[in-house]
Amino acid sequence: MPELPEVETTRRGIAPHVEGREIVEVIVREPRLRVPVPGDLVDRLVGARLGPLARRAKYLLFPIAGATPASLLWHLGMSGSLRIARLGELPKKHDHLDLVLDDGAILRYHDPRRFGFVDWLAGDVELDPRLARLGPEPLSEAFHGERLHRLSRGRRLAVKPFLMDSGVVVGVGNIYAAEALFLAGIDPRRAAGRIGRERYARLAAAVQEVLAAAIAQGGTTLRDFVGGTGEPGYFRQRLNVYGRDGAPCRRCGGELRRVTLGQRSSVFCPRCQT
DNA sequence: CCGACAACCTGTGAGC
DNA sequence: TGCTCACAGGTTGTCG
Repeated sequence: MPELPEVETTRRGIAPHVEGREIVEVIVREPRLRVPVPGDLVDRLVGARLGPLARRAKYLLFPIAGATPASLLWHLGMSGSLRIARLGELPKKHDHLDLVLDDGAILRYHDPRRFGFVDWLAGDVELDPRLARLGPEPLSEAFHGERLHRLSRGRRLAVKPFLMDSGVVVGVGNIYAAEALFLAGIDPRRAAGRIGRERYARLAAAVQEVLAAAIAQGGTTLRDFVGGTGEPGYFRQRLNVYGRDGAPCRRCGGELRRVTLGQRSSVFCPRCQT
């Protein structure tokens, strides 16, 4: 259920424990993830050393130290989480995979819905088809209102699913799309092509603001998300609209409403968002 | 190319 | 306590 802030929180939490470490054992308890765990993954990983942990969109990238470039590509799907466990800590239900490190720490993957996956990625990361067509990082200079304006011309799609399109900008999922549209005062049902430059500038700024704030709070824990150190995120109490359907708007006091857009539930304030 | 929709899978909370 | 239904943080593929 991780969106960008939760993946980034995970990266920051586990990085100090995995970087520079050698993998001494790999335990696969359940290989049936969204992409089945490759049969040769264990052999490839045992004895490998991990480089600096990176993130692209909602993917975590674990570079494998060595002459030929290779990485572990890890996606947490809807319900996945990675955390550091101590040697001897018993796995719980849905703890599908362990990387045992040379200092005794364990990188443990938990994922009830199994929408996430781990895959071996040989060669240049940016050439992988899963990453090649991704839009810019929302917190980079390449993301701005002008891009949203340009890509949306002629589109009748509602602005919320437009904003969640990974070719437009990465990392903005259902929670933060709803929150950014609230901050920008834009109705999530509005056709993307019928929003002007000025409002898109505000929307881009709102996306950056909400993502940065969520990262600072360690992400949003709705149910079971925990960062790499096992701590929940504290952004939930700052949510203005997500999950608050029927509750009063924090800005105008009016009743928040829920609609479905692009098969995702979308809460907004009919008075503040036009 | 665009947009709508189904699918992948398990858990939880609401309502009866 | 138990059943059934709707719904949940993401992504990919198909179809018109």
